[in-house]
Amino acid sequence: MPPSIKQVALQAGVSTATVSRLLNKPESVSSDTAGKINEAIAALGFRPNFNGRNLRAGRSRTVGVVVPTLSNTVFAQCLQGIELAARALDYSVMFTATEYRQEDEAAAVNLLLSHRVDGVILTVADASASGTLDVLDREGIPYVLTYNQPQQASRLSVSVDNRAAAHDAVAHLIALGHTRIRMLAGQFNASDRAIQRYHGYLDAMRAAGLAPMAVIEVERHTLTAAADYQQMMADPRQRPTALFCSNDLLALAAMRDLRALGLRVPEDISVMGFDGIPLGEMMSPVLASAVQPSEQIGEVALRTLVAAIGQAEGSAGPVSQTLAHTIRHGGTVRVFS
Amino acid sequence: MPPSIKQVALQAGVSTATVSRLLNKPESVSSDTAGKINEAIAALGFRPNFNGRNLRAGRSRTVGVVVPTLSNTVFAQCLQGIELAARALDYSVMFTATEYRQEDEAAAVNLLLSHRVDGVILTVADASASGTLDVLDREGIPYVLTYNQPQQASRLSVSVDNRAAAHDAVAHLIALGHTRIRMLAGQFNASDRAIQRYHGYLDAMRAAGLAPMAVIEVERHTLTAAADYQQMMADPRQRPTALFCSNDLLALAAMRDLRALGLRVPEDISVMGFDGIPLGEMMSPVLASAVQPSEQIGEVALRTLVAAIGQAEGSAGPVSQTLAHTIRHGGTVRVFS
DNA sequence: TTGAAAGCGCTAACAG
DNA sequence: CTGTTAGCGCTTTCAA
Repeated sequence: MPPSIKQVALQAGVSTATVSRLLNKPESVSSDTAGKINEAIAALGFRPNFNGRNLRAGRSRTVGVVVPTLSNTVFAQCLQGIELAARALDYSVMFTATEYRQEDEAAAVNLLLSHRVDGVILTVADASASGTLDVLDREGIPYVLTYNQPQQASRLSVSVDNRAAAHDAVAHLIALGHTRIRMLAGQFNASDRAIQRYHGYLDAMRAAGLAPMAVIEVERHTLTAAADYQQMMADPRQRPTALFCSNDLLALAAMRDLRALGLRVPEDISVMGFDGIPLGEMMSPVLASAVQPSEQIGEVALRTLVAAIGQAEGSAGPVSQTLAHTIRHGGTVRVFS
Repeated sequence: MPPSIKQVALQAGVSTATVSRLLNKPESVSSDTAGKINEAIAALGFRPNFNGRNLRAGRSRTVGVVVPTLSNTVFAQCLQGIELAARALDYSVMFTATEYRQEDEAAAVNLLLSHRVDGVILTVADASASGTLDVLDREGIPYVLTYNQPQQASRLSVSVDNRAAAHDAVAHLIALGHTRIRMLAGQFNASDRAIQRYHGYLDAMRAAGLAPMAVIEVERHTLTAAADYQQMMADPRQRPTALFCSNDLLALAAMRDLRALGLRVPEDISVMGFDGIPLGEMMSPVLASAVQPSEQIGEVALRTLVAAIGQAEGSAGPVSQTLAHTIRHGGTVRVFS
């Protein structure tokens, strides 16, 4: 067992209360007792036990983070942003992944709540129908959604405008002369974002007077729909000129599969993604994408959460924060002049 | 404040000790008292407070993780593996990044120790000269290094054999007919792995009777050495046929810069990386690389750590675990027949 | 400026 | 099978 405040007090010849004061309000301790205590602390290698402190204080200066997976760079970057901002504000981060399983969302949050985190940052499958969020609401634990754009105006969230960003991406394809644009999406029931992006796709197609095509939903664990691609490309008149994918990983997987079928990107078919993962910009050709600022999303989410923790029940500041997206042009999209 | 074991006891008409027993050894409680207690728990929405439990028990079932950054997929995957394995063993994960700053390593570990984590998994700049590890040793906190291969035989670690893997990568280039192979590395003082991989490069060159070329050390934050590339390629007789990069991110950045200079990969110059990030396999051409099993490294590290926690001071099992690497062949490397 | 004392939530003896 | 009690490390009144 590491030394406690008690041993420090003993060693320094003061009471535990005084040691505690030095730790928390140094100016309230005379400089010579401070000296003695600091000596004792150094000699013993004392380090305050946050468990004791938290128990007493009823707060932990720790936030919980729940993301679907770290295999998708987007969430890794977001977590990176969270951790960075947390450290700057002297908060610690407890981290969990759900692998897109909704039951794991609940379990993760329960665990975090048992640790008595002061708040939670999470990305859920469906923000509008999430028992997990209801639990958080009921318990009055502050939380901030990332990537999700909840219907309920009461829920704090940080994201891009998924629908608008998808619209802009598809509009970009249309502006470049594409008319037969098909969307490839992750499973709708695992991602409300995918649905919103699909609406953005529909918006853009309709606004241009183009006929939307049937969406292809890709299984999460395989990340492939090779059979669909084959069928899709078989009939020249059915063949889309461009594929708009609901995320970059999907876009990359699709490109790989299409190439395996002997097709060239963008000569035979164009591909556009969503997320704007950094690696997309290092590839050749560059992956066109609707870029969201993931690290910043994490950073803003953390700051919003800490603000919410500070105010307890009181509300202040914007509830649903929409960060700007950009459209990354890239060689994966062919230009019809 | 959420309900405590006390309110549950009151509501159920039993003592707090009995509630605690139900929580920890359910079979030691009669089934009808169990019923009453469970009712009370459900009614109150009780959730045990781990701070109280940890304080009492002197352990937290929480491990700390310190990685350089999540911007490199390798560490994100590793963390993913850690979290997954931790969850399976009912451990929680507290996470920190250092951005490759050594002073942040120490700060991160101090914070984790204040939280009284039961052990730490970390990747440090230099495992052989790390004050941070000395602290851990002194305090007797179990820890496991990932990616680092420490000199000290006493330190638990999980990694590939960096030197051998680099050797194999370079030997692969040589087997394909390359003779003028140059190495590109991250800064040696920020990564002992980079040094080990450099030795592997030297091993392979010497074994083949080839003259090693001067290494190019790339700045971490820019990830580029465009000026060096220009100079390097200027003189046809100085020009390497292949670049071996100490990690995949570097390889990708180099390819981007080389292309910007009007050079083609692999026609004008071949590129091979290290890490085997998943995206390398989705690109076209596929990025050749020495592949390390990052997620597995995390998983094994966590299990090793938990075993070490279990045994306290006693030792058992292998100390330095070397996982198998593989060589991924890829189109970024030209074949001289 | 300092100390004594109480209590945050929980568990582990020890009795019964 | 269950209750009583003490104490983990810390902070915070309240007095001095």
